[in-house]
Amino acid sequence: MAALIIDFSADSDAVARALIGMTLLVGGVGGRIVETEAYDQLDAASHSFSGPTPRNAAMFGPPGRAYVYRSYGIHWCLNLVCREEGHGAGVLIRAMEPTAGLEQMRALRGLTDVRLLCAGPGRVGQALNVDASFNGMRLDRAPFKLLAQPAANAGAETVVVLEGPRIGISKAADLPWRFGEAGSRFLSRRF
DNA sequence: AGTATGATTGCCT
DNA sequence: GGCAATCATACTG
Repeated sequence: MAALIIDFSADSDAVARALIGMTLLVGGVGGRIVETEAYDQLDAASHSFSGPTPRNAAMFGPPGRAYVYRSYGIHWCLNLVCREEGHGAGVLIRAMEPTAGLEQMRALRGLTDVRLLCAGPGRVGQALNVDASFNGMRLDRAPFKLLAQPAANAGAETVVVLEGPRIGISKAADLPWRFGEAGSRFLSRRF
């Protein structure tokens, strides 16, 4: 059984940074992760800040699993749980460079522009067909797949990671826990 | 039981 | 740039 290529027991900001450039597939559909955000229980902006609730239970579960929540009553957002069980940390997948299952993503998103398929957390959820049924699922088993390199390998060029303040939060807004690939055209916003 | 609030997106001016 | 869409969760009474 292949182990995950990332140690999810590390701090969420370290995991969020390490995930940039790695490939995430859900049911064979996905691409390179180009933008993430870290959250932690000791972080006023995190869903886990006020302790466990039915919604955020997955964040307090074992690391290396998915935490999926409904955003603004409309979108599904995908997080990867970090730290140890009971801690309440995770990484939000904010944007990806589509590399696999482009046509399915186009169909689910209802548009053709590759640049807009996964440029934002709600868009990632829709493009990868993620919903509440994925909450708490292990990342080392189907339908999830985490790879060190793109399926259609383009070479081992170094990934330059930018950091900045997180988007759309009101508390702890100064913390530089948003990470992204320098020069990527698939970010939800520029850094 | 009623109300306020988003880790967002897309369409409008 | 402004704002509506839409609903589970959290908070108030």
